[in-house]
Amino acid sequence: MIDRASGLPAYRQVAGALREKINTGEYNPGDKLPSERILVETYGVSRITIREAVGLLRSEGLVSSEHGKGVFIRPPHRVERLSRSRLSRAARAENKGAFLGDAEANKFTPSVSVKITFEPADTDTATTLGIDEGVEVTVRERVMRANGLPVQLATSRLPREITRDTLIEQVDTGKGGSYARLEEAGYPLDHFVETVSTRMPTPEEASMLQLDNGTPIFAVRRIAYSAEGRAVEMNDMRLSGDKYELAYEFPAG
Amino acid sequence: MIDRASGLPAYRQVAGALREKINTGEYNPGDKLPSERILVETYGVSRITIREAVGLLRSEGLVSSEHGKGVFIRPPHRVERLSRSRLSRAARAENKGAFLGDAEANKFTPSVSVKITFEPADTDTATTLGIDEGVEVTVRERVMRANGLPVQLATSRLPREITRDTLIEQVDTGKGGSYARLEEAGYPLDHFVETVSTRMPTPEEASMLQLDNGTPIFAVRRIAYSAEGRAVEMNDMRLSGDKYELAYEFPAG
DNA sequence: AAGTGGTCTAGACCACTAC
DNA sequence: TAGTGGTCTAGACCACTTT
Repeated sequence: MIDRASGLPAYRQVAGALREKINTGEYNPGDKLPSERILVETYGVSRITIREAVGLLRSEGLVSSEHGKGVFIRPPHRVERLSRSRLSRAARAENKGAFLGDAEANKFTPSVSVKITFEPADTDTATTLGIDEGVEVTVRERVMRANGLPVQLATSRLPREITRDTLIEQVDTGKGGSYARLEEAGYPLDHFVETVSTRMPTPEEASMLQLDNGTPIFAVRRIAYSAEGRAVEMNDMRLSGDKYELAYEFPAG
Repeated sequence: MIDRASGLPAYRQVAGALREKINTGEYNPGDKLPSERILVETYGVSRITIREAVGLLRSEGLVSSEHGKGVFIRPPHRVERLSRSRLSRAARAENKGAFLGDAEANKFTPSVSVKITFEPADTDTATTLGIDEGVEVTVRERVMRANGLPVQLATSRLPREITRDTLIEQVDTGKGGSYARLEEAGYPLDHFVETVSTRMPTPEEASMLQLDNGTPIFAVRRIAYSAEGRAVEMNDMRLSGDKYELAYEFPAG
């Protein structure tokens, strides 16, 4: 099976052969690959070479290994589509926040843990919120779970000046969530800006979101602007890349 | 340096030590890591173990190897921000298409190669464009380069019925690009919907976009809707994840 | 107990880059 | 020529899962 004279390294040839069998459907999602010892005999290469081939497929997100059980073909993405129109005032009024709205739209059981702290603004925060460095900021760190599985990390930062004496400083922000409280506090919202980037997770992110190898994450920063044009909240979100798809609609005019 | 009794594998301890030195600034972007042979002596482990540690950092996108030269700390993302308001009619009128608009905004020298074919619609295309399977579709495949470097792959599909006798079937679509031609042909655009997902690239995508290890890609599908609500174009884009950031603005109301 | 993937060793040769 | 990363081997022991 392996052409030693082709110039292509053996492990890439093995990876290519396995990839082919996955793509053509000879192996299907959930199937187990032959064990490493068997692949050694099949392709006539050493075990390390087989492991390198499998490692390549893993880093492509095609397979994932389970210690003591085997290597399995990963199922296609299970995707929750996050449509940004759900942030409309009307949609917000109906529930306790964006994540719970997603839960209703996508039919999963949501749970959220929240940690609230107060910190001086670092450079990035100060620049983004248009305040001075060191000014006190309310920080809401949340872990969102769908059916018990962590799928999203989010950290919101707001100038404390505008959250004092509101439910935003409490774990439960009440019906409509933080955005509703902001509007009541005299900061009617005008628009949001989201910037989306993607990268591989840090080891901490990978463990918190229970990500397989070869799974990138979305890093989304949402900034909420009040009617006066002030940035009143920044929300840094980390989404598991294999569970989410983001949808945006915008006019042509 | 390595604690054999900690239970944590040696290669993870080495990776952790190197990651620490990168994060604390002991190694800076562009710096070369000590050679593998030197790390072998430093940490008292075999070369394979060192290579496993470096491989982990590579898969995290922290470093990249150059054969014969060394392993280098990757510079932070060089980011082009793609703001979707650039698709407004006014912005489009000024240039030949979205990519050339980006070029102007981000000051790089753009080049585009285009391949045009006509194909029967597959299931996905038919569903998305609301036509029957097998109906002829105009396919524009493009490779966009910034300063000679491929940064984006894009494939547009439109029902041929509406592109016949327009510049959309030509390599050069003229001032304002395909969208301007669509509007002239009697399909004024109303809005776009973009869905964004992220994943690791296939080997082909990685080689076309010249991606380092540990670099995910954006897969963006943009659908253009005419004033009558018809999907007139679908555009599947592949963007290098370490070069792009996507920005979307939407109202709170 | 048997099978699986995970870790690790010592050593070899190759391909690429620099001087 | 010397140094670098890339590939590969044969073999060992460990940790986890299943039977």
